[in-house]
Amino acid sequence: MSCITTIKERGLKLTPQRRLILDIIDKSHTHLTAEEIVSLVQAKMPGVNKSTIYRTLELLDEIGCVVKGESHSRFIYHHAEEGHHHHIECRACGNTVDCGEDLFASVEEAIYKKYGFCADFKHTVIKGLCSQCSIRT
Amino acid sequence: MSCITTIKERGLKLTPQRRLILDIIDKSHTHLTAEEIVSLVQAKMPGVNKSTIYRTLELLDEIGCVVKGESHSRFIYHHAEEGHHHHIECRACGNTVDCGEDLFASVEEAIYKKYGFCADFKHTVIKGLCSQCSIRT
DNA sequence: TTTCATGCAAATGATTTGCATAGTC
DNA sequence: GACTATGCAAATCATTTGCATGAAA
Repeated sequence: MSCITTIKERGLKLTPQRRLILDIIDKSHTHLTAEEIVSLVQAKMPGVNKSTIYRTLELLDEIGCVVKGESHSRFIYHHAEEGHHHHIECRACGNTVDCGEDLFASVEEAIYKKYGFCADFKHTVIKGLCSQCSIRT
Repeated sequence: MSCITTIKERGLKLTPQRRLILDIIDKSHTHLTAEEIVSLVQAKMPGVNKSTIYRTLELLDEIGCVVKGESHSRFIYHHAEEGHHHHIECRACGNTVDCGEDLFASVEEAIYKKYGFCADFKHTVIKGLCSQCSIRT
C-alpha cells in the first residue's frame, strides 16, 4: 500500500510539502539526514519551514512510510521498501554501503533464541572501516 | 595495560576527577550516557563540572580506555574490556541486554568478504523488541 | 467549515568552547 | 615552574514546541 493511501486512510492531509518530502525520500538511494532533506526540499520549494519538515518526517516514521535511524547523533531517513537493507558506514571516510538483510537473518534468529529479542537491523548503522581506510591505517 | 598506565604514558595527568570517571565506568555493568556519568560523578564528588566530564570522556575514548557509542541521540560509554560485547536495546521499554561477540563473528566475516568492510559491532546499539514488549504488541 | 498543517519565533537540551585559575608532574 | 586540567559561563546546533494563520477535505 502506498504512502499516499496510508496518509489518506488515516484522515491526514496530503499537502504539497508532504508530497515533496515523500518524493525526495523515495528517489534517494541512500539514507538522508533531516538537514539534507531540509536542503533538498527548500531547493525545490523555497520557503518550506524546517519545523514542517521535521514534523512530517516524524509523522512518516510513525505511520511506517519511512524508516528512521540515527548516525553521528543525527536522525537519518530512508524509504520503507519491502526488502530491508542495512547501512555500514566507514568510521574514517564516512562512506556508506547498503547490504542485504540476508546477512543478518542468522544473527536475528540467534538473538531471538538466546534473549527473546526481535532484533531489527533496519534502524541500525553498523560502523567499521572500509577497505580503503583499512589500508591507510 | 591499565588505563592509568596509558594516561601516564601519554604525558597526561591523573587527576582525581579522571580517576573517579574511570572507576565509575569500570564498575558499571552496562553502558552509561554522558549525563548519567555526570550524575554519578557529582554524587561522589560534588562540584565537578560537566564540561570536565565531557572532555574526559572524549579523551578516554581517544586513547582507547572506554568505548563510545550512541543511542537515542546521546553518547553512551562503557569500559573497553578485552572481550567485546554488543548492546541490544528494546525500542519500547528501553531495556538493554549485552551479548557476546560470537554472534556476530560470521556476519563480520561475511561483510568483510562482500564489501571489504571491517565491521565493528562494539559501537553499535542494535534495536528491537524484547520478549515482554513483543507480547504486548 | 471544520480540522489539520504550516510558518514563524522562541525554547530546549546535549554537547562544545574560550578563558582565567588551579593542580599535577 | 611548566604545562595540562578544571570550572565557569556563554555558544552551538539539531530538534521541538506554542501559537496564530492558511489550506485540505
